[in-house]
Amino acid sequence: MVFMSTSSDRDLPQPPWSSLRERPPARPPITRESIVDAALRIVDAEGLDALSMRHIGTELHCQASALYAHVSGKPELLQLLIDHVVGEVEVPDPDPERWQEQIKDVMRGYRAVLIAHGDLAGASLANIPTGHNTMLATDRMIAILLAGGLPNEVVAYAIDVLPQFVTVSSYEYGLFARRLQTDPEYFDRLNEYFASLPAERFPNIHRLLPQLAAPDDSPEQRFEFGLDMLVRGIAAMAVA
Amino acid sequence: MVFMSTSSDRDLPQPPWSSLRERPPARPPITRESIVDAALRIVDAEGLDALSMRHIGTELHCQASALYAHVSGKPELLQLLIDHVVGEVEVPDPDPERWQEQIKDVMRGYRAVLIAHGDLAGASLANIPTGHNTMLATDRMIAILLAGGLPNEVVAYAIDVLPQFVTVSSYEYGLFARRLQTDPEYFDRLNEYFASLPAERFPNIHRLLPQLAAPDDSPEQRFEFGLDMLVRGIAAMAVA
DNA sequence: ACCTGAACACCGTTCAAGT
DNA sequence: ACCTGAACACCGTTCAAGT
Repeated sequence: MVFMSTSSDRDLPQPPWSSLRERPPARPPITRESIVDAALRIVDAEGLDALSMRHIGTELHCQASALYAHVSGKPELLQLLIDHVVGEVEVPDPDPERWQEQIKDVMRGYRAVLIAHGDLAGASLANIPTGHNTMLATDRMIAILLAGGLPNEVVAYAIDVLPQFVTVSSYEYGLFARRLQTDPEYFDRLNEYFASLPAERFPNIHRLLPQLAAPDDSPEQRFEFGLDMLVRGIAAMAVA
Repeated sequence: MVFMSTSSDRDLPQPPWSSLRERPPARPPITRESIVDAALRIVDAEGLDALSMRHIGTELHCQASALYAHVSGKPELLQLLIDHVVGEVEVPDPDPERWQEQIKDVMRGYRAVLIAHGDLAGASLANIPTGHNTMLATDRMIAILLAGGLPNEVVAYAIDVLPQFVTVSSYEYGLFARRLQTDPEYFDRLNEYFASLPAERFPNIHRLLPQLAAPDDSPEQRFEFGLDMLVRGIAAMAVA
């Protein structure tokens, strides 16, 4: 067994009589994982809009059509990407006393892995994710909420509305981060435009100009506020 | 002045010596309005994904490139579409006693005009709308919230988060409506999938199966609930 | 079984040329 | 000033052909 060929043999030089010499240079085989990896690299570097089958093909040194042996199409690929990052979110065992803080932590974790990949969140806006990681995370989230004493209908509502909130927040965050990268003056121009509106016809926008230009809460604070509001609202449904 | 040619002359037959006889059949001139109209027709009939410059071109019997004389590109067109439907939303003069019901009505109206055009809401997810109608509606919304006694920072937050909530709700609604049109068994298959998950590894999903399969609240009820929660949360920020 | 290469039916946008 | 038609640089997906 010790003398069997292993993957580390690739480091060794080929003897001159080897038929491998005639073959094109070995390329790592295409797998679902390598496709997902390449796709995430593209999203990280160039954004969700730049993600195409052809682009992934060049990244993996193969034709775009070769991908269809491993993935049914782009919709499935997007689902795989979302499911991949969901898999990185930790969902703790339920602690009935701390269900609110626990579910918040899960949402914070989901946000973190989404915005770590630019505007990837946009990939889950148009589809209901159904991957294995998503299903497992969902099951464990339900456990936390049921342990908190919430009725079934409230739990069903919560596992829908909470991730949706995280997705939209993260998508917006990712879009703006990318926009600022390529166009640092985007918000400056936006504020200029607001300020240039005639004060007679837009008196209230003018009154709010300072708050519109420089919101005194960070994106994180806004996220925390919205999250808190949602969890409070969900908790309130339980007693009603 | 009475005898000058008017646009109603187009209804009259051309005399046989008219040079117009040689010209190709008159086509209504391309305008920003006709482009927006055609675009909305396409979105209504085939969804936002089917909206392309070329598609609009065939609808208006012109080349896609002809549109660029009236619109800078697709991003601006999407902004025009959103601004058009925002223009149909009524925003009442502020009544300090009724600010919560007033702002809710505005959001209900916005939802109505969005879902009247399928998944059009998706067009405003990736961009901050800045059209004239949007600016006017925003100014009048701010008036309602300021009249309600909310501090400036809270108002700035509210006019961001409320339309965002409406947009996502409407986008989801439109997507599902369209999906059910082309694939009536979509949710049936989704429920089958949930039910087919092994009960040992997904015990909590199984416990929630009835609520996941048949939520006992309609989309409207869910929208109303979320809207109520947001407005309550915003009102609570004022006193804090 | 897995991949290539060509093909099909599309995109948004630009630009010289016509009227 | 407004529109055409060709072109450029892209899309997702299919499929016969190769190995």
